[in-house]
Amino acid sequence: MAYRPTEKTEARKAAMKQRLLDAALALVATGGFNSLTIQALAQKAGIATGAVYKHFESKAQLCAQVFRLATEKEVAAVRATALRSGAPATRLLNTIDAFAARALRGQRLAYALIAEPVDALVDTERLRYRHAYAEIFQKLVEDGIRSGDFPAQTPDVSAAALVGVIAESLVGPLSWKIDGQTTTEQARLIHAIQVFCLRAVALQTPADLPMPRGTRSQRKDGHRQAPADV
Amino acid sequence: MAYRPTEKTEARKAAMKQRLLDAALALVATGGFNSLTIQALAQKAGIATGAVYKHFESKAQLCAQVFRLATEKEVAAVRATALRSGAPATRLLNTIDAFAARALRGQRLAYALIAEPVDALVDTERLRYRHAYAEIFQKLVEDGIRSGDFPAQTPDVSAAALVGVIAESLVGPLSWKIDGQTTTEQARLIHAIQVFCLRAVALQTPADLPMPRGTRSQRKDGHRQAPADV
Amino acid sequence: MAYRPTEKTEARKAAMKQRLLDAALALVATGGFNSLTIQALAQKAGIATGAVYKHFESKAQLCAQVFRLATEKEVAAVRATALRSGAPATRLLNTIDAFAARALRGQRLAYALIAEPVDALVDTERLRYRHAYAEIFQKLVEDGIRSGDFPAQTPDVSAAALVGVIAESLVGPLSWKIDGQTTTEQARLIHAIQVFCLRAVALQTPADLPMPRGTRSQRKDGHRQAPADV
Amino acid sequence: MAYRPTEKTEARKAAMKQRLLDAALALVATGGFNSLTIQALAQKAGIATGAVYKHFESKAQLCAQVFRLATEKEVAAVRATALRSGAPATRLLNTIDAFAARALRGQRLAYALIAEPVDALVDTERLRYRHAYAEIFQKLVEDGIRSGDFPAQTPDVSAAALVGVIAESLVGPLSWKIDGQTTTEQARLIHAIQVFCLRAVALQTPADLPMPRGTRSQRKDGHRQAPADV
DNA sequence: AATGAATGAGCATTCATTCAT
DNA sequence: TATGAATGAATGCTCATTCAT
Repeated sequence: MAYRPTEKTEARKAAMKQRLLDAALALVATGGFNSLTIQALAQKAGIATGAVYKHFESKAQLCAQVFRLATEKEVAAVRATALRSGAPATRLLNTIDAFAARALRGQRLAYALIAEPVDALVDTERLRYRHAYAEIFQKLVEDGIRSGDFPAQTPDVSAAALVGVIAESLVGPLSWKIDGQTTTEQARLIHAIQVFCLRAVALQTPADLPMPRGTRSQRKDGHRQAPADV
Repeated sequence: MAYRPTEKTEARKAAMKQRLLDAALALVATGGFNSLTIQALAQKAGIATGAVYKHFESKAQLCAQVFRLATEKEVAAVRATALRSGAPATRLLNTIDAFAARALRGQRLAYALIAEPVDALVDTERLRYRHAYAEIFQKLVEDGIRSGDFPAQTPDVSAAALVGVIAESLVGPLSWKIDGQTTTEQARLIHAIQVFCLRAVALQTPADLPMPRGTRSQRKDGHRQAPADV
Repeated sequence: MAYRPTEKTEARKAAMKQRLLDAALALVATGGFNSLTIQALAQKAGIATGAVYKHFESKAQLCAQVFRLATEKEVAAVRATALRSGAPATRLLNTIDAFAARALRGQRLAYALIAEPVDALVDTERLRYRHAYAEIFQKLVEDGIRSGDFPAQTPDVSAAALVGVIAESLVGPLSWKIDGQTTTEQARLIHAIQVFCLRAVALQTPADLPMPRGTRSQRKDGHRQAPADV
Repeated sequence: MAYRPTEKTEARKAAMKQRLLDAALALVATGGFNSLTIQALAQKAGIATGAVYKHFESKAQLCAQVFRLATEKEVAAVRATALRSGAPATRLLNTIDAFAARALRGQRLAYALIAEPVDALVDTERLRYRHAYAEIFQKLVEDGIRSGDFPAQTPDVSAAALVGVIAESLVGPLSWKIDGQTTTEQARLIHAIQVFCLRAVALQTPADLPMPRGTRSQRKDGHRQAPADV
């Protein structure tokens, strides 16, 4: 009788692929994509190096799938939160909360995904670099608060946020088509960023805005709730 | 008689180190950190490979210093702008402008510094990942504008900005000490981020804010809206 | 009761072996022996990789049998032509015709059989090498025609033919026992080759030879000269 | 004082390259191009694997250079012989002699160059294949001699020569442009081959042709001279 | 008997680092 | 001191062969 690939076989194959992806994810979370080598992966999964290629066509493809795996679940969860009905402001607050909660778990992996570690020393420098920018903005924000131009806020968070806004807007997907952009288009982009930042930092908060305080009642798990006053 | 390094010798050595750093920077700007090899660097600087090790203990150290060099100039320039006198809001606008202008020049370098490319496929995934988040927020912002809860704004820029705010605040230097953070501290951080975002996106702009012109007009389609001139 | 292979089983096995050989042949014809892998073969034949080893002891043995299969059909066809009755000269002409017709169909396979490609660059060199020899002989032949020592002929074909005569005679099966050959025997071989070549190239064609028409007319430029019809 | 690459260094580098080429040639002569691996080569030459790449850009390039090296000297020597003054027939004989003498030395290498060994078993088959064709022609030639249609000659040599003529003409450099050939062009080629073969095999030798006998006096080394009669 | 997943040695190639000159 | 050839471990990937199912 001819051999028939049983469901069991299929299932085992899928299980092995999952095991490989998990092992790969663990490696990336620990040491970044640089430490994800085929032999290390095979060893961690307890199989031969060649067997890896039964599941992934190439290392590049493996990396991409690892990235996507790590990513997809997060995005889906955040999206689900964003789509729940409610006032836009409330939804925004909840979405940020969901995003943040997930990112804070698995710090190291999030970092590997957002900013690939090249090398421990360079990582240190990268942090220093971002921090240097943050300090500039922190000083600015503090000046504004002191002079009464800006409302009360947490200056270090605002500063980091400003750095994030600008970096993401400029090197993120939005501006990836930048080669083809005219100077006018670039100017428009910068202008929009400026407006965003200025509003975030400089507007006086009116009393009727649904500030995070109101978010609490909607959540089940209860944790990670912020105090009203900053 | 004992040998003492003369000033001339010292100066020459410093000059060579600078030359090496410049060459390294050029390599990174062209092909990312992956293309920075000791032999390529030595050749570009016109010295022997072995001589590189007279100036840097290891490649890791070299990378770190290259990163710092690339970074320091940028930060210094931006800081100078930030410190110029004026109203805080104006200073903020100018600072963002300076930051953006420098980042847009030398795209490649900026990208290498903020998120080192690992592999073309992973890069694609990374963009997809960021874009997926951005889309979530864009939908939210558009909903808010349509319902009248949020003021007119450029939804795609706001969305990217929100992603940047959160990512930077959570995986950036601010939260690097997170291991030692209590749950309360984390909650406080998230709360501050929420406030920042909500203000940027949801507040109605009062007439007296020193906004760039053209931001306030009513738009239906919700897309990229630019001021007449910046 | 003991198991005895039935005729049906035997026949099925033989059929499968044939199918494997055909599939292997197709692979070789398409991409040379390099592209004949057990895995690819099994897939093309629609069986499991392991099953291949029920029919062939090793890959080497498989290759040998593939070669023989490819070869045997060709040889048989040519032999049939050669054995048909008629004047020897006519038979020779017909045999060459049959040989050539088969070789020109299926170029790729013929090449794989006669000179397996190792690598594109080496292939180029191999052609250059053969061409270098051919050029030497072409010059010689042209000189002979010009001086009237040699009859009219197609110099480039004669040249290639001379290279073929010598190469085949010396590295072909004839001389494979060469290790045991005495100097005298070698000398005899070379002498016979010389006679063969000289006759082909230098003799004036008498009128009564059953040559294909059009060969005898005088040409000045010495290049590719064709009969009106073959 | 600055380091200057001395002539000695240069010479050593050239010497090492030569040593590598020699080692590579030895490997190819022993086991064909398949047995020429970078690590085997490095080991044979007594250097590290990486060092090979100081002399050759890639393995493909190395193979090509090995091939050319093996080849160039041979061709040059043969060409020199061909260009010496004399009657064309005499020159042809001498050239064949030179060619043959060189090919018979270094049998194994010559075989590797002309027909790359894929595998020992396939090699055996290849010989069998060529021999099968040779047998066909040998029968033909013998028939012709017996019937008086063909003059006296060495049938096995003639047969091998005929195989060589056809194979070389059809898969050699001459017909490499075959893809673009019209049927007419192919017919012309076949016709030319037929003429060549028929003349070589079927013509009655006139008494005044300078047969190899007369070649002997011109040669210094004296060996490899053939008897007049076959 | 048939299957095809698994094996693991082997390959070409790169590059941080060392050290004789 | 400067040099750059040499090192050799490491990497991604292939494939003949085996063997539990």
